[in-house]
Amino acid sequence: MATGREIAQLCGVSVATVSRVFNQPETVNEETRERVLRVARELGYQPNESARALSTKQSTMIGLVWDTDHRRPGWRHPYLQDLLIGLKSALSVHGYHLLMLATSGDAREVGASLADPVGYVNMTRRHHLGGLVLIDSGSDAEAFEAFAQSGVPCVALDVAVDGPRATYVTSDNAGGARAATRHLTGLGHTRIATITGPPGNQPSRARVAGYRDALREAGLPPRDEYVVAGDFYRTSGTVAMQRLLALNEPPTAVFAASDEMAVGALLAARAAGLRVPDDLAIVGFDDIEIASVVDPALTTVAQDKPGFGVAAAKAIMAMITGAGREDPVILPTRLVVRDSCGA
Amino acid sequence: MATGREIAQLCGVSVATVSRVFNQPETVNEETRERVLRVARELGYQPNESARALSTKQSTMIGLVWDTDHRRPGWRHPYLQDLLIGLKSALSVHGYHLLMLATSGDAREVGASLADPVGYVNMTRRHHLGGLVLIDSGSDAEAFEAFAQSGVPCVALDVAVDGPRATYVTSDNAGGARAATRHLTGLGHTRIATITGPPGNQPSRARVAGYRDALREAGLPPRDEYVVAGDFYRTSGTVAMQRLLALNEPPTAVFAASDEMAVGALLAARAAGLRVPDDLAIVGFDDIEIASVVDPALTTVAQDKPGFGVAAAKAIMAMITGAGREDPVILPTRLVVRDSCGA
DNA sequence: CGTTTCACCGTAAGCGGTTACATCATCGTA
DNA sequence: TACGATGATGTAACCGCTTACGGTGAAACG
Repeated sequence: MATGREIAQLCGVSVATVSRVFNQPETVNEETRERVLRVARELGYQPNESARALSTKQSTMIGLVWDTDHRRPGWRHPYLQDLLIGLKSALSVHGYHLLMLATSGDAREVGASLADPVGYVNMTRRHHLGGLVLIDSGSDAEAFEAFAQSGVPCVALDVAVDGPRATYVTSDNAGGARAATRHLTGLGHTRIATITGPPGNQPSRARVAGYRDALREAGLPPRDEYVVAGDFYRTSGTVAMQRLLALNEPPTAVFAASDEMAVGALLAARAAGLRVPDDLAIVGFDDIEIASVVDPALTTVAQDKPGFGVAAAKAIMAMITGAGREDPVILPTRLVVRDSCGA
Repeated sequence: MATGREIAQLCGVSVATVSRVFNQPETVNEETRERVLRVARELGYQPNESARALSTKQSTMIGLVWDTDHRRPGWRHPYLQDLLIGLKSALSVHGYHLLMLATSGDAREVGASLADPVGYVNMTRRHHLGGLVLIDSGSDAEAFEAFAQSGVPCVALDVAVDGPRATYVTSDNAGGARAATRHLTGLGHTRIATITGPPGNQPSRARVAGYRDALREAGLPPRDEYVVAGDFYRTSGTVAMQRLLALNEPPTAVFAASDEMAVGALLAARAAGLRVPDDLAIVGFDDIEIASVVDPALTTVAQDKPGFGVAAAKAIMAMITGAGREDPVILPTRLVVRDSCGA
């Protein structure tokens, strides 16, 4: 590994000049600059990031806080890969890398879990991270708030947070739910139910609100028995659907707040001898991969999955350089019409 | 941020002693050790990882090389999330973190892509990474070989590599394929076809070999027209299936080398008016999520997805500490019988 | 011709740890 | 009593880079 010192010696300049060539090129004479650059190239010079970080007190890494909630072992993020693709590519534009923070192995007192953000914030300081990206892993929003209040730049995904240098990005959940429900009312349905996410979940609440909006628009009275809670999981969709089908006046259409639950509902409907979409119309949310392979293919509200990552990266970078707080980002959604509503 | 020096002053010892408390605790007197520890805790001391890395020439991070091959924009890893879960948790046991390396933004000459591993290896040196984990992203194995030869400890997933400090982990692809095909012969099928992955792909070749083994065991003659190549994508499965159905003597059973292609084949069969499993039996490979939601649910060969990550982490750590080369890891597979074979 | 300005560059002090080596007291032993 | 062994700690160099500050020479100015 060639060092700056070696380059300096070979070029007959000081290490300071070498450093300046890379950090403030305009302050060094063009001739010597090119000489340094050439030698650096020949030597395959790679600046030592540790030394640089030590000196400047900041690294070119941002941390990813992604804890699978241990209270829900089977939890999977619906579209982690797309999110990471967006995040990674947007960060790379600025020369930043993504550090997937690990909870300390011997979780004695470090206790780095989402429920106790201290460990993560400590890691942030240790590594001089530029900021944190917080992925909603189904746990409570309180932990997110603690992150946001810690002072480190952070952007949360799908959880509204507020803090001195914190912001969040989320989909237009209400709008998406409205579009989904409108699609149903537009098809003539009047008995439209919804299967929601966990009560505390913010996107879930927004989706319920959008659902209610669309009913109101269509002049349909809200019915409490048509709103049943799930947890985004597939089986909860099945259970919810069974409950709905047991009603005196079962719905003819269902808006599920996740594709997983929509599939669960579809299974329940099929088990009950109902044909989809003829006897029951179903709309989902997310547009994950399975939406297009189930039979019938699921009509659903698509989220801009890589867009989450890109927006998060932009927000983080803006907070790092700008040092201020950023406005939340609301990503547009898009209704994808397939076969589960008979449209 | 408290530093070691502050602790030293408060404790009336030197910074060397503070450092020793954390790195060679046994060499420092118990009394002073506890004093240092207590003060460190009170001050919320977090060691500066940049300084430590600069001094020791090694960080507590290992790099993840995961490039979505740009020649295949839509490419997705079939089970990235599970893999990451395993990787992350296994690394955290050793106090290591995962750095998702980004290709340099201005890809002038740095050219950090899988096709040109130089950029990644440079990043490895810059950050003093302990090693690299290479995720197969569908690109050619040559690039992997270049990584393996670079001298940095690295473990490849699903690509057999050889190098001074390189190894790999993969599934028992042949065994899995054998089990899948045996399942088919066991059900009485004699006309069994296979849809393979890309010709150059190693797991794909092993699966073909396993398929052939099982045919031989059952005394069935191999038929070239029953082996048609796909690319692991869904649509290639559809195309391949159409080709198979056009044969004079179409197969009554198909082993697809990926679940995605199995689904594609299923779609083609359905479009051709065939009933699955009655007219055609299908087995897949991977056991990804969609396998259980398609209709009929897919019988498939399950891979130990988190196991990939865990094994990779173990191998990397072994190479970091042991400094030698490690044996490749072959993960067991498991046949998951569902409904697509009528078993 | 003296003085100011400015572009360019070197000097050196950090940044916060790690560790080889020296120091020193203590203790067992010849 | 002298001496080597041992355990505990301090000293100081070093890791490679950044940057405030000062110095130099040439050009511009009065």
